[in-house]
Amino acid sequence: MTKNKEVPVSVAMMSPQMLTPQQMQQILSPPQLQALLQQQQALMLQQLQEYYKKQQEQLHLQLLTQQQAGKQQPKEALGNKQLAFQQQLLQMQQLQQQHLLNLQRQGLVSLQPSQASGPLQTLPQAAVCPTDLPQLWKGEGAPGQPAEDSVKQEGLDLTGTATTATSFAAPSKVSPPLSHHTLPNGQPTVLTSRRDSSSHEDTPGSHPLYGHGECKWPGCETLCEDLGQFIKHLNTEHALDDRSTAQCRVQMQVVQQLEIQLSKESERLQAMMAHLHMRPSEPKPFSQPLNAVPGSSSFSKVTISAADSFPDGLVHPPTSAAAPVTPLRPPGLSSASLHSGGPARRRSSDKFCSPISSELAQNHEFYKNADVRPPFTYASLIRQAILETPDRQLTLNEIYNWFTRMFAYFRRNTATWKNAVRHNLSLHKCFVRVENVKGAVWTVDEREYQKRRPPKMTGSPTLVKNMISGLSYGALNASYQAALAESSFPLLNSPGVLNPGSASSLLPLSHDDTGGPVEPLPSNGSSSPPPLSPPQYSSHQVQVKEEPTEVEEDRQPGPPLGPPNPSTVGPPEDRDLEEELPGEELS
DNA sequence: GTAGCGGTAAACAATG
DNA sequence: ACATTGTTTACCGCTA
Repeated sequence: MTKNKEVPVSVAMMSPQMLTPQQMQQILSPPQLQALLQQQQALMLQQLQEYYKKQQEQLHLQLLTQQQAGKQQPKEALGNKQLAFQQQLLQMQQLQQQHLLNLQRQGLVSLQPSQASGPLQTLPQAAVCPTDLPQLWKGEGAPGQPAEDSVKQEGLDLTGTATTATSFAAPSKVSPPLSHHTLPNGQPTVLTSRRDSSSHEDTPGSHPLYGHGECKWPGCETLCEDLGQFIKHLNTEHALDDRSTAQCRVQMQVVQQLEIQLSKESERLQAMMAHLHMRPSEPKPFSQPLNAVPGSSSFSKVTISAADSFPDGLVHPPTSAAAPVTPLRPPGLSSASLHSGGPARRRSSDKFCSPISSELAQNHEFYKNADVRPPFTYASLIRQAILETPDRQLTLNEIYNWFTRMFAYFRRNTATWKNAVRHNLSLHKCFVRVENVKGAVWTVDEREYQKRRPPKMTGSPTLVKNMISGLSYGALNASYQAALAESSFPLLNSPGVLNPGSASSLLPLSHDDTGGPVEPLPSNGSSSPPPLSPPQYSSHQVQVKEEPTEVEEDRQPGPPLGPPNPSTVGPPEDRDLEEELPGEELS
């Protein structure tokens, strides 16, 4: 509001990722922020789709070429190659559709499967500059063989999809005014009108986040009878607050991860083609969009350092300048696991759940498979791990296992993060070591945890830095999440919320739970800084931890949920299948 | 400039 | 002897 409209625009043109969330929020007013996010997405989408298109064109051309060349070859070999390529193509298409779905889910793209024909011509050439193949793609399309035929159909389908999806991202000049859709919170769309204008509001009676009578906001399935009610719901439940912003950013990250995955697959494709002595086409096309996505070239250095994360011996064509190639190499990163946002749809009842748990729930699959550093501090992760268990206690090893189970990122550099885990366990008073029959387990003292966490919007700079330096830019957005998640932690830390019925996490001392647990429920955690800044903070020696027994007694009696399986100490790896919504089981 | 925070590295001790 | 667990210290980078 305070800024004139130019500022945010220019900011948007820069790389927003370089700004801290605080900065972004300071610079941008809420609607601007939203618009900016949408804009980013639009850009990403645009470029990605160009890339998709080009890849397909190339692929198709190569198929054709190969077919011609293949006349002299044994048919079987040719068939195999074709098969492989078709698979690759399919994979790409799946990726793209995933991507589009994600965007659609976020409401940035209104993608009606039926309206598969749209103007695509206006695509900015800057992002594309194919100049070579498109015509072949169309012209050569004389289906000679069934295999090719199918490929072509797929290709056409895809193009159609891309078309529709792209149509909204028409170049800047257009400035379609169809944003009679003022932002959910009722504020005017400053940026929206000038460019992205996400056409998702074309149809008056619909909203991209509204469908089948329910809210399509990730993780929210609130039923709304009509659009009006939905709009109300949107304004109240999904206004621009930390939580929504964080979710939005998670979504961004998902998208980015998809892109990274795409680039990886493309690279593989290149390698395949290279191996088959087909034209070793330069990998430029995908380096560009990916680089452009973050919005700045300044990421090149970041991505370089990410190189350490692909020892997978894959063909790394010149890494295409700075293509943030594949920091993710989780073995089983199937396309299915990519639409991470989906699995954890829950009712909005537990909206006050911890950001971390909801984040984890919603992006469980994502973090599980993508080699992205989770945007949470070690302490919060440890706490989450512990709180997820029925009896709120874990051995060190189980904590380790939780980390590796939940986050692909923690499947490497084990020495480092394990050390950090131990360090955190020892350092923070909120983690209490309890001597158990079976050995030592770690529990969480919620009150301590509350104490050590002033409701500041600080994020964790170092975390951000490390994510940036240690990973690809895919982790960048995580930093935003980190900040946001951290900032709103006070919300979630309420054991009462997480586990209403039980003494939950080691809270024998009931006195004085005033400020902490129950209170911070006011829908927006950032606004009300609870009075928790006792200087006792500094008096941190570990003596508490040496008093395990009584504490344990207090807590022991109540495995409140009647843990069906005393799995806590059992084979740690076993639990992962049963619970897919970690933090939520208590809701 | 400083304090506080989080991450990382490392040394060390205790334990199994 | 070794690995694991746990504690502690030091340092760095960042933000408020």
